[in-house]
Amino acid sequence: MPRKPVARDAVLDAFEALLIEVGERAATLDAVAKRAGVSKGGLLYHFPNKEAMIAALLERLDRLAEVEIGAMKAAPEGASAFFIKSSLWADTPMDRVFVAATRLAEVAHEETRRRFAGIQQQWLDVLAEEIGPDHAKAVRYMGDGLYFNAMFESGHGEAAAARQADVEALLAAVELLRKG
Amino acid sequence: MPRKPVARDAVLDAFEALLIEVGERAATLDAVAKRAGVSKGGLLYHFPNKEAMIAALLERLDRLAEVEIGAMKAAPEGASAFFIKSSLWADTPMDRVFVAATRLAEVAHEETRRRFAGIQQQWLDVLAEEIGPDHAKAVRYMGDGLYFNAMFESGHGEAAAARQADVEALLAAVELLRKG
DNA sequence: GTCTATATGACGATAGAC
DNA sequence: GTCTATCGTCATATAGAC
Repeated sequence: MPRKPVARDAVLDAFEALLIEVGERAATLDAVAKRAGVSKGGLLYHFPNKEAMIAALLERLDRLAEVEIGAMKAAPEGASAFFIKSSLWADTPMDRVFVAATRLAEVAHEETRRRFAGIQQQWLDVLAEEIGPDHAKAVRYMGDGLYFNAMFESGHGEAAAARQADVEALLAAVELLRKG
Repeated sequence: MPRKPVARDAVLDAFEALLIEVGERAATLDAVAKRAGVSKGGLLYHFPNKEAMIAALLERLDRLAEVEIGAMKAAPEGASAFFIKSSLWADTPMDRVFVAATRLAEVAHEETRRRFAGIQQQWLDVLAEEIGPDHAKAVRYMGDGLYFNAMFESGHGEAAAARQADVEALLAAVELLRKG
């Protein structure tokens, strides 16, 4: 039974947090090391280069996305409602990797984009099962829009909370689509 | 009557194009100067520093956004349908500044974010006049989601064109909301 | 107005001590 | 495993010639 590399995870957490809070450009090796409480050399022992750190983050994304898809399929309120609600920033582990990875995708990182496309396709498939392919697109873009806007908020706490009212409006719209 | 500074506009066009095509990180002063066909020194004559270049881009954004709001209000198919359609990448001057500015907002540029919030609020107001405040949010997020996804595509030509089918689905959803 | 040359500072990464 | 020291590269910006 291999034990968890604690320091390695701490570094990855720091990288994730910096991507979320200050963006890709400021998430430098120096900054990550400092936040994780290690030296730059110490960081580079765990990850030989920055690409390796990104790869580890994308693996975390895939792992959590799988869990999320499962939860969406099993959601008692239905996949669409679950999807809309989960598009709100809630500071869950999944939310954190997702937004962190988004910061990388912004910067023209092809591999990250590929992973995203894959995950989004899975979501779309589950939505389509519930409300059909066309309305699934409407729901999908609503959720994406919600995420998109949350991404551009600095703190990710106060402002995102204010979007709660928006979620109610979106859920009502989804209900209309389901009946239509 | 002051004449247009042609070289200055060429530099700004180059900056905009690089932001769209290769992202914020690669839109360096060197790259902009090269693309605009001037030296770095020549560029810095027109814009004393990078912030000045960004400020000029944001002014262009505000100017074109004003035009867009007007077109949206006057649209014969209705504001909502116009909004959804215009959320597709069409390589118009407005699309170009908007996406270019988005690249800056991603990188935690506060001033850019403020401008965005202002423009989006105006759009939301116009939408609300047509279909009410709640459905306006649904439409708004659908459009944002569309834009968000288009932004992450490299070429901005082929893949964005493939989203045309999605627009049809969204327009149908908007119709349902309008009646609901 | 537009250029070349250069100062200054970060970033990613390597080498090697402990 | 984690550190310090350092190198090469590239970015923004300045100085000053033409």
